[in-house]
Amino acid sequence: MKPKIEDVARLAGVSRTTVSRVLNNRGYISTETRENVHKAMNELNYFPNDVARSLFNKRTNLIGLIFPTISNPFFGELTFHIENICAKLGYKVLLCNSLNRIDEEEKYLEMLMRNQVDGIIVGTHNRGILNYHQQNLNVVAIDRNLSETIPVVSSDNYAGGETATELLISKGCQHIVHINGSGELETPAKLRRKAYEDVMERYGRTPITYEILEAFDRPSQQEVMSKILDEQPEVDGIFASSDLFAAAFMAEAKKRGKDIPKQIKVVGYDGTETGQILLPELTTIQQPISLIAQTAIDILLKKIEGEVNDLPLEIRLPIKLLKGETT
Amino acid sequence: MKPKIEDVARLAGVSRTTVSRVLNNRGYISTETRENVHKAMNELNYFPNDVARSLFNKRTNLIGLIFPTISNPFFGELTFHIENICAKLGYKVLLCNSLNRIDEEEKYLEMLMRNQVDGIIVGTHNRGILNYHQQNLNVVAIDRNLSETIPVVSSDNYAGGETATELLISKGCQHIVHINGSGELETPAKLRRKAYEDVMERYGRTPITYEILEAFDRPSQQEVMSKILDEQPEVDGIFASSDLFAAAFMAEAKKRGKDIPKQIKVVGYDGTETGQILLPELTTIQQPISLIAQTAIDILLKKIEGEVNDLPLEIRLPIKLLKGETT
DNA sequence: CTGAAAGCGCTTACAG
DNA sequence: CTGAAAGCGCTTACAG
Repeated sequence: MKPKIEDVARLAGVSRTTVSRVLNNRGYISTETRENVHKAMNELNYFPNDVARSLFNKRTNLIGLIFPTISNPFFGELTFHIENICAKLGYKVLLCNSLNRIDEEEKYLEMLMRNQVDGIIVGTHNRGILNYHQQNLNVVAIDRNLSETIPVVSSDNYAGGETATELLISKGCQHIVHINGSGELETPAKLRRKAYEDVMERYGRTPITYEILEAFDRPSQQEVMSKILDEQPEVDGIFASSDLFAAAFMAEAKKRGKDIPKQIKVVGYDGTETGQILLPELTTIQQPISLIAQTAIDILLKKIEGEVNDLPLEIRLPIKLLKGETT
Repeated sequence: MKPKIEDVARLAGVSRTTVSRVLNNRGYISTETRENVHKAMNELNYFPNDVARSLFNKRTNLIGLIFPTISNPFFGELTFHIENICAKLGYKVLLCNSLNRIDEEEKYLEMLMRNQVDGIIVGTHNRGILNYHQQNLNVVAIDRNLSETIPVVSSDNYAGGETATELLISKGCQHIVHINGSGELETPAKLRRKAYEDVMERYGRTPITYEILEAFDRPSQQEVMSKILDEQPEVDGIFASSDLFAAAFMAEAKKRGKDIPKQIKVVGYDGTETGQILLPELTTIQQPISLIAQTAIDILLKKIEGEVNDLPLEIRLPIKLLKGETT
């Protein structure tokens, strides 16, 4: 069996209390005892049991992550950065992919609570659920408005939408269509759409938005792209609210012999590392992914440490236009 | 404070034992008591503390994942599937991105042990480390030979390399170059290279392989691609051991005005969902990612359940050629 | 500088 | 069908 503190104590000829103290570097301990204890720990190849520690400390150093799917490069890279930063700070990451299904999110949330996570970072919607349990739960949202009291970290979606739309207009596009996710989700990403609409109206254009309801289902995605090309034969500009949408549209357009950027110009959103490698020619609005991760963790840790004062409720981080060959 | 079992017991007018029993559905309990207990739990919004449970049960239902980086779509999608399957089976996933740094892996491994994970799925190398602690650790590797006793699940890398190389030859390529990761890693992916070399020799060609040492550093990646084009001016076929490598090469080739596939044909490896969306024109060898995830978990769970008999030590899952426009 | 005792929230033999 | 007691592996006041 795994050695426990008692085994170490016996071998070192001291009490469990003493072993615990050298383990935690707490209280005074003679150098000799300390050395003996360390020797015993090495000999037994002892590792403390963090489950037992957590039970006593009421602290797990566990952060729960609930995202729609880590398969999506944006969430994949976000999760990567979050995990990396957490690891440096001594936190561990429990991963959940809800696929935006409400019932799954509820289950995951309960699971995380049972596991006594110190905090949760959420990238899915479902306003209701969290409120209920919110009691002593430390939560930070990324790009999702969960409730009035939960801080939200996101890229400056409005500026992103504005930049994208203005770029297309400045390039001479006359018939610009926007592709967005489901309008039912209460997300700041709605601001991308709002900005698009505002800019369009400012220029006297009629905004046209297509929604992709099943963002993670490729066939239904293609269907929408195909529909756009059918219904908007004059389309010469696309602002897609994700690079994956942009790519899906481009594939469909190419199938129909459309030349990008000559006939249709395309701007995406996200600007992930993976996107940059696989589709470097795409013009896109880049989100500061690692900064989003860092910011979310900063706020979450403050909440965990009980610094509840003047925590910002909404943080918008700057986006960056990456000019490619699709515009 | 969070309610505990004692609070429920008091409210329901029974003992903690009884509450625990209805919680775990163990032993006989009168319907009446059961209902009372449930009522009390609802009233208090009680959730059992899994940390305490784990301590007693010596079972955490936690699976540790150590991968180089979840940013890479292959590992991202693999992790997604693993997490999904685990969730259905009542397991939770603790995520670690080692970036292939040995010291990080060692730290992560210790962290996972301290947290009493029931098992670990590893997608990084570093043979030595695991052996040492291997004692009561349940480990399954994905695409990495960690030691003689740790089962390895991977795609049929040899068949993949063979298929890719033969395709390029059948398309008339005369000067085929292979791009692989670091040759220092003890991975079954070496078989992709071996297959390439075998096929080349079978056809009387000289195999030429370039290695990318820093797989996660874009500039150094581009450097190698540039070097290939400099040193192999006659190259007309590329077999890259990942889609990201393939894309990086294609970008560099396009910069130099090379036409793909007319002047150079390219075959990648992985065939991730993300890759299919962002770079659908790439011909590639698709790994059965969700099957790899399922298989790894099957084996891991058997190990966890103590079924040590006749566990396969090496499983090769079938690959699939996805024909695109780059060949 | 060190140890005995109590307790973190749960579960499970053992009695009744 | 139900409860009192012991224990999972650790930590921390409290004594000495």
